[in-house]
Amino acid sequence: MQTDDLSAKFAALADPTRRAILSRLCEGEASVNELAEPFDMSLPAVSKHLKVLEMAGLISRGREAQWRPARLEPMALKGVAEWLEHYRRYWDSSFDRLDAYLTKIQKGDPRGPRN
Amino acid sequence: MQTDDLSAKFAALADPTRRAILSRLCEGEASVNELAEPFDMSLPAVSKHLKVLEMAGLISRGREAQWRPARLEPMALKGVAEWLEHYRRYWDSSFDRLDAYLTKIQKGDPRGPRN
DNA sequence: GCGCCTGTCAACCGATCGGTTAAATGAAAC
DNA sequence: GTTTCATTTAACCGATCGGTTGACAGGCGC
Repeated sequence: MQTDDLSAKFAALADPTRRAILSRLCEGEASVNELAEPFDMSLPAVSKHLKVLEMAGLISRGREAQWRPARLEPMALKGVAEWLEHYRRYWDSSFDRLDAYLTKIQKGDPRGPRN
Repeated sequence: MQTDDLSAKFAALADPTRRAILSRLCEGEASVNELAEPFDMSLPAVSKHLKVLEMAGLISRGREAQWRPARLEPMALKGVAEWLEHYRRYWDSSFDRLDAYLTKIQKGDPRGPRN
């Protein structure tokens, strides 16, 4: 199992079904049955996807009678965005400036992002 | 194999070794041996990681005599950032506002992000 | 040419992944 | 208490993943 928080989040996002579930949860809480409805997939499969998302902290789950509604936990995504932000300057600068930077860099001033 | 572009990128990023390689490449091009040096891992393993990153479009590779230097391809990360950006408003708003939004949403105006 | 250095390919390995079906759990409804 | 609905667990499956070792290929120095 991967204990690394960032890895768990990226891995959770690396599946289109799970991303679709997140997208659906933007409209509000939803039960497992509701979440499963658009997919050609058994309920246990969806349940597993929800567990992956929950383990990654991307969603949380409630308890309402026999329902276990899932809800978006957006702060987890913020962590991912912050990691990405380190690289923004590499694509924000024009291609030419990037090339200049990459070739110039040979002597000192690396200051790359932390992994 | 997963053909989905976004999935390939997230999957590539879901490994700490590969993220460390990307981080290293921020300091400029590097050969496979240079990239492998910090890791307790065989060269073919690193070569495989590079192939995953290349297939995801996150790096590109040159050809200089017997070296195959790898270089960061930051525009690929921009695509990931744009996907994430859809969710920014969910973590940018305060917790209370989010809760209000999620409960209010029951009637209309979903406008969630596209998967 | 020969050897050396760099890198990849091929085959294998155990672990994890994404899915299945069948059975078990929990709470509500009757 | 039995049924019914919502969900999870367990066991299994084939495919992929992340790593290994060993053989192979390309380009340079001598």
